[in-house]
Amino acid sequence: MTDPLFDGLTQPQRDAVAHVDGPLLVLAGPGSGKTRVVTHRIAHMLRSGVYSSQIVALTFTNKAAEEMRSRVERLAPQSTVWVSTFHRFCARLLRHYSNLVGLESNYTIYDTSDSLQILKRSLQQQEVSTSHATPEKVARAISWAKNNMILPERYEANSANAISSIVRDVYPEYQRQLRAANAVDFDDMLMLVAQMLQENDELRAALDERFRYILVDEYQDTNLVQYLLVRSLSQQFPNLGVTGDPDQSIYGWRGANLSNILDFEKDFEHVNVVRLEQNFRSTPNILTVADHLIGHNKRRKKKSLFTDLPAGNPVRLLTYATSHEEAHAIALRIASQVAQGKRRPRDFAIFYRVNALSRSYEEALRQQGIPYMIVSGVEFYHRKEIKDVLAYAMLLNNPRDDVAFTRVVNTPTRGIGQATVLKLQVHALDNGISMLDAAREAGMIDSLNKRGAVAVAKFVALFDRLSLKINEPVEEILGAILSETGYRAQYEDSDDEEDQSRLENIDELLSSAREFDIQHPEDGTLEQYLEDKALVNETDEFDAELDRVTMMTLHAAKGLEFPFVFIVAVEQGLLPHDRSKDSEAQLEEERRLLFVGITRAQEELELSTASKRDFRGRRQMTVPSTFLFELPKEEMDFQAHLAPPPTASRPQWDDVHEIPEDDYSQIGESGDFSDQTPSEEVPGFTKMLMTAADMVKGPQSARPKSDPDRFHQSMAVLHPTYGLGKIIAMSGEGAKRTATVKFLTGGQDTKKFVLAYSELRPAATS
DNA sequence: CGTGTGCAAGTTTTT
DNA sequence: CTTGCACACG
Repeated sequence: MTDPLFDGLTQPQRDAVAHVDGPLLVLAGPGSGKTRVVTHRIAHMLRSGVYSSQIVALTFTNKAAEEMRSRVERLAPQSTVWVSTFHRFCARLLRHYSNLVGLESNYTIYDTSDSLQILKRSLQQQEVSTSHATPEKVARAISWAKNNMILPERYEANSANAISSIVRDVYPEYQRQLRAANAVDFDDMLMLVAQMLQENDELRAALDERFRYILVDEYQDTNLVQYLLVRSLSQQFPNLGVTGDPDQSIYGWRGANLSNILDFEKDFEHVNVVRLEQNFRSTPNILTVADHLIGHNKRRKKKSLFTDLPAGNPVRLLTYATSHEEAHAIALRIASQVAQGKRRPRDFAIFYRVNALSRSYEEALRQQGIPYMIVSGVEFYHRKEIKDVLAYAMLLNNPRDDVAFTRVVNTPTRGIGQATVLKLQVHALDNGISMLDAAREAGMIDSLNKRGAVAVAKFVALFDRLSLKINEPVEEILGAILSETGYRAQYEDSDDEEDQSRLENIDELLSSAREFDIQHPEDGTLEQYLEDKALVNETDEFDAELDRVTMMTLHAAKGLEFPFVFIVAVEQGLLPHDRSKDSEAQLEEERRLLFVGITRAQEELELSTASKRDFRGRRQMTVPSTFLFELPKEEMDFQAHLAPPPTASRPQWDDVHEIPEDDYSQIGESGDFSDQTPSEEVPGFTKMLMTAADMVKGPQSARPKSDPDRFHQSMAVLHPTYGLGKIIAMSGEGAKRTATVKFLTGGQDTKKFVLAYSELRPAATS
């Protein structure tokens, strides 16, 4: 008989898919078809009579959630299984039960930089000496505490740790200020829900019953709070199915606790343990190398990886004289393969330990005219202009949000300086009110001079005017913000290149808002939009469809696969990283990081080092990573490229041999790319940080200037009756697309037009 | 109050 | 080499 849920699966895979009730631990090696197993299992559970409303699948990333959701949908089209990230799951519970933890349901989610502002303020307030502790370090310590479910009042200082006494003093104040602003940080979302479940057993039991079947992906990356969360929801109904791989745990530094997965069998009774050890991704050559490396870790569950795939080329280890040559050779190698039609740019990936290394590879690729993309980098929603605009929206949604207030009150500059802001802050604190409310009383604050009070009053008036829009579509709200505050104007008047790119980013933000409005015709509230933005990261939008070489950190590479992988700068200090040398545990994590990188490769893998590396503006001698000595050299291809390392004292490999240049010599004559001049006109040549909008649209249309309709935000328009005006906001889609226009003659009044029917037309401006 | 310059520091970063 | 932030000036 054939059964689409089980056909073509291996026996262990079937065992996992067939599991319905009780705890399940799937130890899934890299490339072992884990997602397939999980999705098939969900489909099988549904088929066995489990209601989809009783299932919730939790992931770490939006990307993983998206992937799982779409695959479940394909297998079980009618189902409404809730697939969500941990944070989104908690966000939703928090909205519902906000009053239980001292929040209002319109609470704000602060990202790391927002929370850092609060923390800095708290540090000042408590007058803590921060001589040896940067706010970032304190923030990490607080985050650690929250991840370990240590509430502010329960935190105890450790005398051996200087930071911990600072934390003890400032953590409660930090938390108090967050609550005062009706805001949470990322860690709060999880911690507050866990706390809620802990303190309210009735609620816990109800939710346990509601979510009878819980699935957790990447269980090796869970921290204590996440552990408590899923555990407390698996008491009466211990149908907890987790998948993960201890060898791919690379987020220990963020509080991930390897014990969660290693001790799963102790935590639950009658655990069904399934090992997925067969790899469907990589050649045996690559797999052997990965296996040897990870075998040096002590804290793990032994797995024996194997594959039926045919043998491929040996894994190569190349030593270059300089980092420059390394980059150049990699670029040539890619160019050659592409030129010969063997591979396409998208088949290649370059992984490095730190983002700062990306530059030289980038330059080399550009030189060869190879299209590439850097995943990560400066995140779209963290860019100043985006944060500024969203801060206005956040303040509209939650007027108690002091961080947003502080950010926008003088952006663009309107004569409200630091001193004035500080006075508002003090007044707010003294009276237990928000800064916005303090601003409303500006006239009554004695310390404020007249000029400051007037400026603040004008800002409040501006804010109140914007508030009237709060129930409009999001695009319109943002549009109004951009024009009413003069935010767009400040960049429009500039011919600075950077300002122009800011404008482009703002336009992308508008189109994302427009997309949101279209997708949420009913529930498209500003609150929902802001939650979306807070919980989305643009690397989630990584798009393998684009035909470009991918460059990313090893961390970002998890979960992906590429036919041809380069792992560069495998050198002491970088991999393992300098800061990871304190403990064995950290060293093992670094090793896992390399393991993750290696196991991304499907067919070809090249590890490389350079004897001299240009980094941070200086050239330094390097030492090859100790990890390289843990690889099975008899199965690999060791090649010292060009000059041998100049120092005799450094570690040597027995069988290093020089290779001739001819491997690369034919490149450049006939290459598709070599005769093209890198230029702006050819898409993909320029440095490219992917943004969400780019990813969706593809590189050619990254600039929204080819908007199908002739109208856009802030455009000058002419109307036969009202005369000359300016579009201050737009919303709607297709035939219903409308523009809000402010006319020269109309004062503050605006008029709305449905573009398809109106007599509005673009005014020629020069 | 706003802006410019000098200086120190610089993993990784699912949300 | 970058980038963020502190401080000094106009």
